Amino acid sequence: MGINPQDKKALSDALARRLPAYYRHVCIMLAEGKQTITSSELAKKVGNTSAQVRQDFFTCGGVENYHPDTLKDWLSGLLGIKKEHHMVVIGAGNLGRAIISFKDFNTDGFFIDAVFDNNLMLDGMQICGIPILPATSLEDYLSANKVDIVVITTPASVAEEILEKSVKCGVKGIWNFAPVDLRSNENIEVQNVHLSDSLLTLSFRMNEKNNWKE
Amino acid sequence: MGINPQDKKALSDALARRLPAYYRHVCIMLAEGKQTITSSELAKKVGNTSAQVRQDFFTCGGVENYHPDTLKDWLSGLLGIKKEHHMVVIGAGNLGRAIISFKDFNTDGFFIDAVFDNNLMLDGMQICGIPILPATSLEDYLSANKVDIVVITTPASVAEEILEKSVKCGVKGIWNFAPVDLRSNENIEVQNVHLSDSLLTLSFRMNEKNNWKE
DNA sequence: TAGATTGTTAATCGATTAACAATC
DNA sequence: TAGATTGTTAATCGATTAACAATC
Repeated sequence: MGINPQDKKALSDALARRLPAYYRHVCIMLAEGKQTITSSELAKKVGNTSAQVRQDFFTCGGVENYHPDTLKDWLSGLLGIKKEHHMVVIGAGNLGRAIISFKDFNTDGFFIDAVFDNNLMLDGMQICGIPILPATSLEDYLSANKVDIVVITTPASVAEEILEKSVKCGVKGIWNFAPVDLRSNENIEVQNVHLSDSLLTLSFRMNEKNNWKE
Repeated sequence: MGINPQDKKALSDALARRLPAYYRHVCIMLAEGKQTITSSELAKKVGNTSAQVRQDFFTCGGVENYHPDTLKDWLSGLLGIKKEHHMVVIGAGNLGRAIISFKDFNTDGFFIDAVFDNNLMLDGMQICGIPILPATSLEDYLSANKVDIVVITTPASVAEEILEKSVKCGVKGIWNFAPVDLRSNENIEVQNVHLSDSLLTLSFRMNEKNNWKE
């Protein structure tokens, strides 16, 4: 049982995106007091088929049983959220503030410890109780404190530089909102979130549907 | 040339997500004054292969030539951004504010005309020059004004209700940031953006990589 | 012209779906 | 026990990659 260490092939992106949805719905059903969950129930929630749920779970090594607690625990392990993650946010703009204010992260063990901004007027201030530090002190901070994930909400121009500093200081993950495609490498995992791309994808689908009607 | 109207099969999600990235990089290269773009150059930018770029373009009906202007124009048409899109944001919280402050949207013809919030204290105020209106007036507003896209930044509990009102009033797209999986249907296209899912996917990849090293 | 690049078909690869014996 | 559900293998389907003649 469990992922075979020899088998070094990463699981597919499609699956890596479905796992959080499984986890989210299992948590909801657990909170609702459900005693058991079937593959078809879960499939219905996330919008796929029971066969895919079972195949996904099989691919991930299999789970003991389908009790909500067991499922939640097993998915937590897969998602790596049995340990705490410490994060810093780069950029104290609107998006940075929005991310800091997402209280939900804490329940899954994600903690934001500091915010960095190059506007020195903000130095010493706080956002939701998180201190704002000068951008120039980032490297010192990363060297002195254990930071697992760096969240980039800066303009595109400085994103690559922040990535490099992060790697140098042993950070293992980047959650990037700047409109550049940063790449994962052997030292660090990158998750790019391109909000405007997402809006364009929506527009594309709306347009596609509209064209069919003609 | 062009998508055959008879061929009613939607293009794949993978492709629908790559198109905005092609567009983004073409715009950048155009701004940089590049005179021509090859499939391998573009592939390198977006992180795939030249064969895939050519196959994608072929699947989308093909483009006349690879001049940056031609490519940008052609991709604009595909993405449906040759026409303006009028949007309203539901929820004047931090995320709502962040989205309103993204000036970049405007350049692609996306305009935010109003923000709705159920906190009556905010009624009559503005965010970046956009008026805040009471949530109760949403349906009236949607009936009286042409709104193409509704952006949901509310708690999960009210998202479904907003979707239904939007459909009823002829809105064609939903950009949903609430942590519920809203579904597209024949009347409306939904794009779900689950930020915490995205963070969990990052955590999953970090964990996966870490396990291999053991 | 020669070299590079595209458009398009065919081959391969991987993900999803189907099937069904084993288990609950 | 009978009915439903799972775990797992096999079949199918679709997306990516390769190949190469036609074009730039």
